[in-house]
Amino acid sequence: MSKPSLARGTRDFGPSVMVKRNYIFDTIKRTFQKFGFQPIETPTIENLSVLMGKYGDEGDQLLFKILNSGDFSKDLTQKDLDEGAKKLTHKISEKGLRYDLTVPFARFVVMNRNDLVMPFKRYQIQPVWRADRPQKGRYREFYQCDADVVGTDSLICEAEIVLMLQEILQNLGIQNFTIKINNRKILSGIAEVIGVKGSEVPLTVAIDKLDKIGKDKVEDELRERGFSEESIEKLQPIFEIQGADNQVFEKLKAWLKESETGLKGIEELEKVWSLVESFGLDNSKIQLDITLARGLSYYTGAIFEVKANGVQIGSISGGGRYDNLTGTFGMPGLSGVGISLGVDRIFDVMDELGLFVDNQSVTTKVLLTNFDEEAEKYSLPILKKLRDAGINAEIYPESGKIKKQFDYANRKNIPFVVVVGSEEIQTGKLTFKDMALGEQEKLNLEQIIEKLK
RNA sequence: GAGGUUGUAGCUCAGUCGGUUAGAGCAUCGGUUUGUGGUACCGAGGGUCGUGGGUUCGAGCCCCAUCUACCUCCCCA
Repeated sequence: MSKPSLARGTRDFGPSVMVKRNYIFDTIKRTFQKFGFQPIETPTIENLSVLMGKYGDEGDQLLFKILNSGDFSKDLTQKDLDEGAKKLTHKISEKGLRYDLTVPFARFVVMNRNDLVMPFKRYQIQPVWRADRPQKGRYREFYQCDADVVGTDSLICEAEIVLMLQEILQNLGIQNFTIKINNRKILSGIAEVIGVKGSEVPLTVAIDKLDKIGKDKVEDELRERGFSEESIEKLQPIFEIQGADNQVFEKLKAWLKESETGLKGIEELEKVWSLVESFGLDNSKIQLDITLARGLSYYTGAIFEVKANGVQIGSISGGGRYDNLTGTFGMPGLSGVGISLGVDRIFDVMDELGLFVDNQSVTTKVLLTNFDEEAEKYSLPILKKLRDAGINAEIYPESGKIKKQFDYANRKNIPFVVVVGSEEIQTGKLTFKDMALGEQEKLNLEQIIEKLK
């Protein structure tokens, strides 16, 4: 017999953790629904043809692939083996675990296009898997909560995403966070203006690290990636543009005036800002961050990222607009925008900040004691009546010492105990005990129900 | 995928220079005359020292491999 163990990067969740996790799920779900999003689910397993090539080379590497059933090696030749793992993979694996919820959603939209009410707003809460190296706040199995709108390029959607994020995080008690926003078109515009059109990816990867490694190292990295001194010189404004958001917009316009794309990006963001304002959102946490890049290759417009401040954990939410995600599935020209919240990281943030306040682990409200067969028989109808009254109640399932039963109530944070013994059976007055106060009184069932409601 | 740190009871950790039977606190279970708990006292159980090799008369301690968690890079929620 071998010792049991968990697969790397995966976790069990006990009852006390699940209560907290469900609280997060419920809070998110409530807000999604309030904004008109409808739930869907997609399979855990997708064909690799759906998954591959959507997340860049890195992403393909991080996909969990499922070995074909049966004798997966029966048609392999020596040549296949010699060609290396990458080509071999296609011959022995045709399915994989979902890596995020956006790509399966795109597939779903294409396959159900005739039945969907456009613009289609869906939310989806399911686990995803990545063969990443685990670290703090980074797991191989984790839940994403996605809300996306497809079939419209209205910037109201972007603004509503901001509203939803604010509502969710504030409802969870996370006060100190920043919603960073940028626009891929601005990044393209910058690439255009500094004369490296087409090299947006290495450019954005480098400047994304600005706050982490600093200006000089970003420049070094650009040199390494073959950017000319002239381009780097032209890039200087990115390090200097600062100030309030509206000032940044003006400076950006001046810098990117030669780039139609860049100007379009600025215009879009300005619109988002003004819409958020129109919604009357006070205490807005949005912040323009022109160094925000994000890796996923499919974003084309706005890019979002939410960072919880004061906690050493990666972003708790990310998203953006994609104009052509369904294009690879043969349905071009469908614009969408969405956001993804990471429950596991939100949990870690809340845990670290001590935001799980009053213990929500109270699930049972009252426990009936169990001394002997007679008392047990007498108690069962009482238990039923308590439950019928909508009160979470349980009976200690076997007769035992009262000490043990009180202890059980304490351990489960059950606040009240009804003691049922021979005396109570005779008089019909039950002993109702408040475990926190240590006080007890004799009441009939109706009075107890009244107290517990 | 590259580099590094780590692992001793359910939990937090001691464990000397390589030397006899590996310890403590908390937790668990039992008891303090069985219908009043969360306190106190007494007692008990619990370990292949992450795993597998190696060096040695002798390894928790030294060496190699491997797994896990964590850190840096990469990337990301």
